[in-house]
Amino acid sequence: MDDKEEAAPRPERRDAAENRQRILGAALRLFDRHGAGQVSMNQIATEAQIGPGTLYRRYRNKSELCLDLMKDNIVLLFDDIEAYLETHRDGSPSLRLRGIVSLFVGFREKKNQLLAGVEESPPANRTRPRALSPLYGQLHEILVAQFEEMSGSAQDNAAVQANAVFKADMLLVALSSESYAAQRDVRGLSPEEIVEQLGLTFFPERD
Amino acid sequence: MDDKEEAAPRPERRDAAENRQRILGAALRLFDRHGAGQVSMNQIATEAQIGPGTLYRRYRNKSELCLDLMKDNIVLLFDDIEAYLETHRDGSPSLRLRGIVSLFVGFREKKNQLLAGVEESPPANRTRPRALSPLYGQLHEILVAQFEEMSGSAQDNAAVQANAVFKADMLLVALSSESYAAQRDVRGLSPEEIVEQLGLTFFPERD
DNA sequence: ATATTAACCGGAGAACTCTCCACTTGATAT
DNA sequence: ATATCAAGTGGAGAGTTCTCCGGTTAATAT
Repeated sequence: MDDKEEAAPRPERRDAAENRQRILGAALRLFDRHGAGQVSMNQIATEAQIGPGTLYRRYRNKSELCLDLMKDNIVLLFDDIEAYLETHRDGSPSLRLRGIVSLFVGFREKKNQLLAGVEESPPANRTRPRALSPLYGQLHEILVAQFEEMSGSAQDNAAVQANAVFKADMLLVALSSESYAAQRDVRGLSPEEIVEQLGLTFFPERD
Repeated sequence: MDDKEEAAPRPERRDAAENRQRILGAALRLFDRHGAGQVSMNQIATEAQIGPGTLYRRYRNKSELCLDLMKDNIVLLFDDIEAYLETHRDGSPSLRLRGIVSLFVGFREKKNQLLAGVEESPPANRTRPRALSPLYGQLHEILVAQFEEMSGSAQDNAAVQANAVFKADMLLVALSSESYAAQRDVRGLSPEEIVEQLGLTFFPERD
């Protein structure tokens, strides 16, 4: 997971690296100007002055491009989460869950455009159900651990584990762009209110 | 909502009505053979022997077409739900919620293809966040009522109402095609297990 | 019967996503 | 230096969604 540059079998050809920069730059510029949702792969290719084929060689779709654009911020998010878990290791699981959710909502508020870009993807190509996408997959593990701990001492019970997995899944769909945007735009909730409601719904236990 | 034929200001031109039948027939045939997700509007138009423009004149997108194809079944679903609510009017709200969810899951299992077709829709055209689509909108109302009743006597409390709305929203995203399919295909849960888990997650109160 | 006209039809075409593949080029070995 | 060849490039093109609009036609009024 930590192979960024150098030490790889075939580092990357110079022209390829240059194109990658061009793509990233163009995408950033266009996303910034028109919003991630409105920008097409075509536009990005044109702006980067490369052919569509070249763009698709590197990023199978806009999702992957957006993900690459956020990579650093995602790492930061998980650092924050781990720090929070460390700090509150003696707190209740629901306290920790609230913290995680709050951190994620903060992240979403910053990178909403790109996050939505990551999640949107033509129904056909959907390789894996995004529950397994890197970001959500990693988050899922963390959430499951909290839910399991919340179930008291019977953590090795299969039913308890299954329910923890399920709850984590549900919390993640609740945090998906689609659902989150609906709460903001249709229901008119503030980020803080959303965090509050999620807590009431998924881990109402008192601290 | 109950204007099917006759009594409308402009009934519908004869040729238009004929085309509608052709479209419905073609769609049904193709969906049945290749699955709703794989069939394009183009194919439907070709199969129905009409131009693409004619197809789009009637149905803005595949969503609407699928919805029209399910209209009757949706009415039946709500009839079932109302009957269930009537029968169990003295039961606990969580019992009723379980019943509703179970009924809906049964519906989904039958009409999964079409339901997915209704929900999938290109990100751009998304008129309203599907939380307001007829099917989900109506379901939402019913769910809210149950959640409110579940909160005991303080049903006029604004916070209680807000939370009921939120929980209903969350339950509905949990029942969306995307989430449901993931539980079935990725997690390998049976419909019954999904109903069970939804109960544990969203209304764990004992009956 | 005839005229009127709103509804309807169909196909061209703009935009897109994504694939394929003939061609080019940079990195490596000799 | 030169040959080699995988990696990289770009654009044609297949297949979609959806819009526009000139021409057509069925229902209604006269």
